Amino acid sequence: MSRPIADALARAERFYAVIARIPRGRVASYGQIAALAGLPRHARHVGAALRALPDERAIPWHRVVSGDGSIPDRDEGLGARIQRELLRHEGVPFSARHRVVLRECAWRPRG
DNA sequence: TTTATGGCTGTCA
DNA sequence: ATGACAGCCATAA
Repeated sequence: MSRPIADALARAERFYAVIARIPRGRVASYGQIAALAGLPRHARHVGAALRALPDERAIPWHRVVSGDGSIPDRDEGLGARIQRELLRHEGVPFSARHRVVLRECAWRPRG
């Protein structure tokens, strides 16, 4: 297997591991996940990892949002719609314009 | 080697 | 609050 691919998979695993610890009802940003995984400034790669997430991998991917609480529109906005639904189901508060209220549900590890 | 492109982010107008 | 824009870093072409 080529090095770039192997590295990408290794990064993805680290991201998944961090995402797996996000408590129900809380959310974390892409950049936050990257930092907690020990890879600062790799926010976009978190997105890439989630895009490639296998269906059978049961991790709370929906608890990962943008730094401002918004949810990026991918897949013609369908993905974002599903994500909001899952979060709302967990009791995550939303403000106008479909943005998560980070004040109340931002995940703060060890805090 | 250079350029473009992302499920991002921080600044600044 | 919103939008433009530049950084960011790994891949792809």
